[in-house]
Amino acid sequence: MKIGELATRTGISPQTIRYYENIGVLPDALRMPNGYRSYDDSAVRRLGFIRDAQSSGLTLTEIQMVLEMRDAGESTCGHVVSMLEQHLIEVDRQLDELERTRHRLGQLITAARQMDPANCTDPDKCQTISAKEAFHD
Amino acid sequence: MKIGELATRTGISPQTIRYYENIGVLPDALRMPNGYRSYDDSAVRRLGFIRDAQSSGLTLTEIQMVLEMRDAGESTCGHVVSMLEQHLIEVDRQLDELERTRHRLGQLITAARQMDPANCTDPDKCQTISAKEAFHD
DNA sequence: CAAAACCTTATAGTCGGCTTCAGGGTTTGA
DNA sequence: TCAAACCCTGAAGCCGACTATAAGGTTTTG
Ligand SMILES: [Zn+2]
Ligand SMILES: [Zn+2]
Ligand SMILES: [Zn+2]
Ligand SMILES: [Zn+2]
Repeated sequence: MKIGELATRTGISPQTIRYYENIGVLPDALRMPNGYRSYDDSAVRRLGFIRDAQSSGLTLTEIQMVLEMRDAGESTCGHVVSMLEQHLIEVDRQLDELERTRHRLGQLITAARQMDPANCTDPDKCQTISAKEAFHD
Repeated sequence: MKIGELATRTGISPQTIRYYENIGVLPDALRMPNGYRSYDDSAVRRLGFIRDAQSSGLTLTEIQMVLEMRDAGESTCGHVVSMLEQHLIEVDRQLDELERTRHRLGQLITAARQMDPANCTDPDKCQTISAKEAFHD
């Protein structure tokens, strides 16, 4: 199949597919006599894996490492599992950070709501903005 | 004070302070006769606010909107509160997405651990990698 | 009095994951 | 038959928040 069909079957644009080939996440495609890229079903599966792996937060670089190991015929199980575990730690750290952020934001909003807008006539001292203490637990 | 002292007092590098001035988050600094930027304590407070607002996940663009309203002498309370609320919605969406990501990743790891590496001798079919079903609840 | 340490500007590079553009060639269908 | 729709390449642009580099001028310190 040509790149356009692969694109419609996977929901990934032709440009993106060529980009994946450029950075090595997809192997160099076979070519038809006219130079057009030619794909079979394995490309569909590989793109599906890439999308799934991305939805677990893996970067293209991480995905590429896995796929390169596989392409090299190595037993990837151990490496893959430890990479996934490493990535889980990253994701947990992001979650932690985002939850702290959410907490601070909630406090700021609460503090802002409790203020009396009537008291906020001095443009140099908007209470909402100056509610610095809301940032510091 | 000169930019270097402002930098040490706020923990924000001189380059970053100039960058903030460039994009308009800091007002154009006063200049000394030799062309050096000259700051007073209000710059320290403003940078402190920027850092605090960033730690609640506000972008510099959002922060700039607030500061511009304030600089224009508008009563910012209402706008600020609604912007903060809007931003809280964004953060909640990010949290949701990240939690789903974490869930998928956990499932993938569980599935990968349960596999018998002895069964993974065919390099074209690494079980860990092919555990696509782990991605789909 | 010279070197280190500071200050200035403008421009370019970084990260990741694309998207868009410019300027072609090929295939398909009315 | 000829225009639309597809394909190709390489390079550049985009987002955000910086960071770095180049090529100067000024001030402080020993
Ligand atoms: Zn990772
Ligand atoms: Zn106010
Ligand atoms: Zn926001
Ligand atoms: Zn395996």
